[in-house]
Amino acid sequence: MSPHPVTSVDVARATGLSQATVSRALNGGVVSAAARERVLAASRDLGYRPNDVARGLVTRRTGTVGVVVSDILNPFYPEFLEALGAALGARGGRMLLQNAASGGAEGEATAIESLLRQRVDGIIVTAATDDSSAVRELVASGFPVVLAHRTLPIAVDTVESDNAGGAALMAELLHRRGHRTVGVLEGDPGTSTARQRGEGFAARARELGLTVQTTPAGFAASTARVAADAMLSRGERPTAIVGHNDTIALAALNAARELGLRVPRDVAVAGFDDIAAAGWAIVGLTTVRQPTARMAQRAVDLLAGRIEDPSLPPRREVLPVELIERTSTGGAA
Amino acid sequence: MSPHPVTSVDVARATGLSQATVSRALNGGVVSAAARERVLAASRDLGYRPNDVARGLVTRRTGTVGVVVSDILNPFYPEFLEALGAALGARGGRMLLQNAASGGAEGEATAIESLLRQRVDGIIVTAATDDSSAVRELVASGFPVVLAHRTLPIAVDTVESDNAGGAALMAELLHRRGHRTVGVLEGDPGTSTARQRGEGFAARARELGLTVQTTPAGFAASTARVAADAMLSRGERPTAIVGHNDTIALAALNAARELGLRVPRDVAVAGFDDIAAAGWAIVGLTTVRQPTARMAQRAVDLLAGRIEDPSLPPRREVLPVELIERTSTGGAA
DNA sequence: CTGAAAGCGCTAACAC
DNA sequence: GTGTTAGCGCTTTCAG
Repeated sequence: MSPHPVTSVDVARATGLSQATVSRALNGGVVSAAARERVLAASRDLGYRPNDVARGLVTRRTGTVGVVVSDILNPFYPEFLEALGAALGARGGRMLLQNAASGGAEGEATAIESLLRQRVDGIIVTAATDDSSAVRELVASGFPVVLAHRTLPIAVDTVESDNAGGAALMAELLHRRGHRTVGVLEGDPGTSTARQRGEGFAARARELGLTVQTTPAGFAASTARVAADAMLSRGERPTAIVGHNDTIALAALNAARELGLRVPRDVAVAGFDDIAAAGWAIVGLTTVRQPTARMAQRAVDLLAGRIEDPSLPPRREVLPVELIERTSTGGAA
Repeated sequence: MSPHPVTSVDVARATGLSQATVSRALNGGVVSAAARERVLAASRDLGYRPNDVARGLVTRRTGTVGVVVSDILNPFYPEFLEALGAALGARGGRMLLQNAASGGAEGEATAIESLLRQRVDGIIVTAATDDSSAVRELVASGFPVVLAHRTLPIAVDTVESDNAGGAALMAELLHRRGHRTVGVLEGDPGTSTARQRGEGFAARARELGLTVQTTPAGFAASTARVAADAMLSRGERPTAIVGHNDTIALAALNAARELGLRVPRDVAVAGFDDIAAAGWAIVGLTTVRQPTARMAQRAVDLLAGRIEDPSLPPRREVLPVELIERTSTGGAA
């Protein structure tokens, strides 16, 4: 007793029309008003639910886009996905989510392979890394892809934010607040975000005469915590620490707290992204805000355009960021 | 120039075998080792990628399960999804994610409808509400469904945690810490979680002689914040506040901070779920830990069982919780 | 405007 | 073991 074996043939039978006409009626094809009426009524009565799988087989369009994220536990991604889902929904699209982190070994490649077998219409990748050979191959194959949040030095549609610019603003802020030695907890090497934030900061810091100490921390909370502990326990501890994302900065905040250091008095802390927690009163993390929702919206727009016309030249969008100063750098009360 | 028009027919042609044999070779059917060898080689050379859509049409199995969440911005859900993705991945399954919150009007019904058209093999709902008519109908139709985190008073597979028990533990803890008047910021009415946590707490509180003040707060940060502000600004402010989830408790923590109240000295705060932020040193939120990963794992197991044998009687699992005391109730340093 | 017919790419009997 | 033959449920010519 299968729950829903009702097909368009059943509807056709019920209306006395042909199956083809039922299809047309349901998809806005050319049919008499009377016929459409009958089809709609019968569909409702029978509880007919179009089979998108069959539809996808013949149209070669599934209405589904694959989304690859690197670490859904980083609050930045849920915020991105929230906006992405809304943007996609507005276009009648669905989202097949793949969390590369939990994908095991080389999750990314597996994730992409799986999405392709499912015949998604396109893929949005937020997990790109320099050694993402799977992503490179995917792009090279001509399949509709857009890179969001992170980019790669290849010809592909991209939306990212002005990480270097934001980092420069951050350097200026810290300098203005009197810091002369700042520690940088760097994100995963091989990611464009870490590179842009690192270089953008270093460049402006150099101009300002800041001394910069860098340490690899990784974008995840666990690895970041270790790096933060080490940096804060050093003899010549920097007076300010900037993490390459808010998760890292938060780890630094926690490390400082447990080491008995006061923020910002003993050490100032700042991050990137402006996830919700950064704005909490009990956190007050100074950070470079990324226009997350707009980024998601643009990613969907770019992908839609690409799917419609695969011959489009690759587009690269860089969204403006905004420095949000909060208590962790002594900016506000 | 479509990127990947390679079909099993192409592979058949390349090997000189029949298309059916190619299919068998790829799916572990009965074929000679030699044939399998040739098929595998040719598939690799041609870049053949099985079309899961076509496969799904004939097998009536898509290998995809739909997941409906109520609010992906609540960190509990990403944590749940992370585990869900892993559990699903281990079984070779995929996840079609639908965020009911961003689904607009009656997002839930739309979400479910969309999933059904996609012919997912089953659906995991974490967004169930008393007036989720769509969910009730879905269950009534016999379609494989499992409710996780929240439940409904109907015959359906369910995994939830011992919310009432956890709430009782919480009442005991607060009583033990000397509180006699506690405020409860309640989650969305019509959700089993809010009801169980509310009733479990009230029952034990009554036995202990605690005075309980309740106020609707809603599970979202924004609404919770308003309720927390109101409760903390009252004349006879309670000495302890418990939120029906960590997001609410966090809102209370932030409200307290902005009102100049010290936690736990002026007011103790506690929540439910034990999201990652609760454990941060700068937060230290006492909370009832939910076995999120296990819940996800069980949800997948139950769904798999249900899909395999729809005639199974409905099962209901209640997972044990654990009270984690941290600084927000004065328990630790 | 509507029906008949041909597949989309694959699995699953059914013969050989 | 392997090939042949039917479809899965739908869209889309092509006639009429």
